[in-house]
Amino acid sequence: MNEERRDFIREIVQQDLDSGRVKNVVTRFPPEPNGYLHIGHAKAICINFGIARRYDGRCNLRMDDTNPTKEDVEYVESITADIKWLIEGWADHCLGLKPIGGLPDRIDVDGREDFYIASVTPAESAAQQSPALEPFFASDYFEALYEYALELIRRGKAYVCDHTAEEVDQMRGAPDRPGRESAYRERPVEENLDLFRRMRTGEFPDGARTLRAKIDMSAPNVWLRDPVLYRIRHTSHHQTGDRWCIYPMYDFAHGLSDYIEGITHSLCSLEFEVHRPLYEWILEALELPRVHPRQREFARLNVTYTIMSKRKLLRLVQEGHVRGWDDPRMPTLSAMRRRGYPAEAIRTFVQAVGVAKRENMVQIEYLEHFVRENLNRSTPRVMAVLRPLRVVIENYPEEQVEELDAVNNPEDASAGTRKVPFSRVIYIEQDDFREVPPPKYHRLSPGVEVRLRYAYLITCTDVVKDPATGEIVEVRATYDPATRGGDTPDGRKVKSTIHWVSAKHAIDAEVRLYDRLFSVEDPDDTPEGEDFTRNLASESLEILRDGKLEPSLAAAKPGSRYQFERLGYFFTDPEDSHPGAPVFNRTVTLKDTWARIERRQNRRP
RNA sequence: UGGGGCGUGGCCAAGUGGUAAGGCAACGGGUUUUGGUCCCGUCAUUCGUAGGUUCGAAUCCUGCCGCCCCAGCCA
Repeated sequence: MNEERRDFIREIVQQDLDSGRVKNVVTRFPPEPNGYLHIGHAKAICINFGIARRYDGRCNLRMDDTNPTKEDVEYVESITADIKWLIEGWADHCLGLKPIGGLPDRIDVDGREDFYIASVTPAESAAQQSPALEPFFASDYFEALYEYALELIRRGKAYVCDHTAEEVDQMRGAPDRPGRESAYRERPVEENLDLFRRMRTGEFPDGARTLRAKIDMSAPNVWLRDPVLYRIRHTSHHQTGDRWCIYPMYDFAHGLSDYIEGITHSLCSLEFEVHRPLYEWILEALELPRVHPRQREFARLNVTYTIMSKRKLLRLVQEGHVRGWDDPRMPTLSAMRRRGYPAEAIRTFVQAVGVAKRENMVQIEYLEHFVRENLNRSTPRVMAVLRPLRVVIENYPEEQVEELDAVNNPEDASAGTRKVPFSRVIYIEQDDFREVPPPKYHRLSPGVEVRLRYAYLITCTDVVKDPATGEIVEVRATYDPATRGGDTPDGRKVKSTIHWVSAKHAIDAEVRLYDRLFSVEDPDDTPEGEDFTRNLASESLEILRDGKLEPSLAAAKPGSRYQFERLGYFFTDPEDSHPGAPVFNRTVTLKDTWARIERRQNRRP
């Protein structure tokens, strides 16, 4: 990866190091396990791991699982796998995990009881043959959090409130109007302690009481108006089962989880900026003895033609608009992986986009640029005809077969060459033949000579049509035996070189052409009363079943990438490919100047 | 009309008082056995706007305008 850019967050981190406020850097990536990770998360991951990497620190992976009604283990598994994939070979040495089942230690800091849990990297664990690792979980801290809550009550900074949700809502006031204080605000400490303990033991039904911070009901920042810290939910949790019926709210759990893990910099997106005073209030109210984490915010990533809302992505899955969370049209990391996007290209893209605080909408073309750039230098070339048109070379001997040399990767000499069989009947792309060529069309048409890549120059002599439909079913041509390999001894030029596959040697494969899922730049921009699904593109997936591929592709391994020359980059689908029957997903097309010319011609004829 | 943020080319984005980096896109040209790659060139007299300070302002000050976030017992 090229030189790292400096941004306002790195500047803050550097200052903290310079001033000695912190001795090392520990960041964290804290997804809620209620959906799959998407390209927007990739930005947060690259920032948090990138900073850990830059300053030789750690980035803890933590499931922010404080709301059992929305979360599921399916998601903790996918999230863990996606992160590992994204950072592999780049920041794996910074990945902070913990031994399975690990809980915070009770430690003593200057005579005060405190909680702390250390991180372990996969490499460290392997070196010590330690038990297997897993991510951190906010739910691992429920006991510690409970004790911190007790301490807050003892300090007179939290109280049990009996108002209903509706009442609390009404009493909160409005942004421009102060709220009213809870009738239970002045409850004695002992009573608060007693009630809170009984909340834990399950004495009260859902919603009956909450634990609230005692701050300021007339604060201009509404998050400081005695926010709820704990709510009652008699619901079993995917990690803690039925052990708890009270669950901490985000604001209470997050800062303290950061603190327990020794996080130095808690980097999140802009919408949490207004929560920052509360984040700091909690740490300060408890007068926690170790270094306090510092929250800083950056603008989240938006990309044209895609949506990032986990709720909406879930709908696409549930309503069957896509085949699942990893459908290659989805903006999820698992979908991009299955589509063939290299993790490194995603990282390069995120880095190029930068880190700032202004709202942004990055064009999808920018992402595609980095995917192409990465694939261009790393991917072997191969010939595949997706929409075959039969060509008979009339003067080529009936039974003859030649093995011709083809370059595997012009960008990488060490990739070597391979043999490609050639014979009298071949397939070319339907797009590469026009009976009546439009202006500037350089490919095959009657009387025109083109080069068959690595083979011979051929000239079209005739067109065979289906008498019933008029459809072109075959092209007749002659070849110049002196041009073997595609060279022209007499130095004559042809305008075009096209790809081909020998008919009798070709293998069949299913090829899936993916396009944008949405037809408009901003899918959320909808008329009154309609939602984003109206902007779903009508043909975002085209499945081709009669593709003819060069025989070397019979050995394509699931998960391998190719450039189908002149068409695009393709990924051998790891799920649906079988030995001898590969399935290819189009990752991204090659840039297509001809398509652009054609579009222009059609626009202003 | 409360609080918190943000406004630099079509899209990202540097710039931190000394006279507007870079990438993508677009456009023009060259090389080319991929209409790919690569290479060259064009693309902001101007930084939301109006004033002010200064020899000098995208950078400092003031007013105005615009956009985003916040009133979940979601995160």
